[in-house]
Amino acid sequence: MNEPATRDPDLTRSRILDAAFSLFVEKGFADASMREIAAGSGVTKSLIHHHFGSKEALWDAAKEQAFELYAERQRAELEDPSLPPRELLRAGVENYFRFLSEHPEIVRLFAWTHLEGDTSCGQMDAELVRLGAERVRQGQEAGVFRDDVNPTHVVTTFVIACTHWFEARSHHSQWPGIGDDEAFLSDFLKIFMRGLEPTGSRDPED
Amino acid sequence: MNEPATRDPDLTRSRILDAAFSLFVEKGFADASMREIAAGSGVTKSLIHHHFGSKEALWDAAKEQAFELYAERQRAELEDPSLPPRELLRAGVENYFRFLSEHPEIVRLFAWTHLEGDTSCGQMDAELVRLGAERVRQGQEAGVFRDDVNPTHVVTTFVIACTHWFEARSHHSQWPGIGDDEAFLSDFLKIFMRGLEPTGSRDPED
DNA sequence: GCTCGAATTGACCGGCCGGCCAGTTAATGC
DNA sequence: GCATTAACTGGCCGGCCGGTCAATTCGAGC
Repeated sequence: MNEPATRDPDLTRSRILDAAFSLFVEKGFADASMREIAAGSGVTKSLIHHHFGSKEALWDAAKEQAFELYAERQRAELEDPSLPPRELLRAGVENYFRFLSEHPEIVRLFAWTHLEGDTSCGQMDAELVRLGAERVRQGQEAGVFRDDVNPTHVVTTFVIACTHWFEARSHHSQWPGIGDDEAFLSDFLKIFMRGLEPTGSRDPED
Repeated sequence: MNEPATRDPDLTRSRILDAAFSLFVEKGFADASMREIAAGSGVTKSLIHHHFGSKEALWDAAKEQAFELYAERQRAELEDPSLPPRELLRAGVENYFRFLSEHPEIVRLFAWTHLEGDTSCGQMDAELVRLGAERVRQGQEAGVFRDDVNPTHVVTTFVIACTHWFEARSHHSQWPGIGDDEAFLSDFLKIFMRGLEPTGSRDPED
């Protein structure tokens, strides 16, 4: 098989990290036990302590790895160079929505860290948000977005809507008349994109 | 003091329920212990089992009580009779936002139940959402809201945005340029209300 | 005033928890 | 080939976990 001859500390480390991540994400920090993680990674409990020191340190390491993967992927999707602002924003929303849809473990990771009051995740994607907000601001200057809203709040609005859509799926999936992922995304985009159109042609109210 | 003469099972029950709720909401089901709850309610651990049977049953009872309080309050705020649809919706968003702001324990309760995959909360407020969606539909018929979006998705959009704003506060509070509660609510309402205006006067795109 | 059931207590159970430690095994550098 | 270091193991520790149980204390109905 693909078994390493005898020892491979790096592989061992990553096996532990993977098993730990999926268990922590599934059951939460308190309810996941070192014994389960050991069993899940085919390794002794003592060895986990050897590599990571403590349960907390292991959780931190698992979070950090997941965050890095997340930030890397999101950064890659932001690179899109020369689309006009509206299409860029629409694509950003769709990309983020689909990313979460394909990575439920990231959604749960965020949920756990929010309950913990963890701040490392906020620092991690602050740069991404800054970049997105900057693009919105450019759109405002170009006159394609209304300029009476904080660009960061524009990004925040779609990020929290998409995130919570998946986080609270078990909750609102039971609401009468609610549609599937694509139907909601479509309706959300309609409201969101229209809501950002510049002031002027319609009655000013806000 | 206000100590009951000697025994008062109802009061005891509610004391246990209150202590359990705040501990569960703070630390989560797995990390809150019956011993802590006993200490927090000034009661023996055995007595909790006498009244509730098990830790799971206690958690269920605590959730149910909180849900009832939540649904009752939200129902009361929906009663507003005769406002025009736009003002009604705007008031609904503001009320919900402020309610969450004043009840962080409800926000955490939702977060825990979402991670558990709990479905009882969705059933609980399904009727509220149905009522809200019905009002939106009436606004669509009256021509004050665009009619090419699912009314339930309109309600869902503002509910999940408000909920996640508070749920993920520790996360996005670190984002550069982000404002406080009122600033975000104001910007969100601008985008949301404008996004719902009827089609026609502007370029149709979606 | 007695009785019967519910409220309440404290001691106790087996089991799992995270962590530690002494010992063994394998790779690495000389 | 031999010493040194790191990877890795199994067993053990004290402590906390949820739950049980027999024993008490009280209150309500007769």
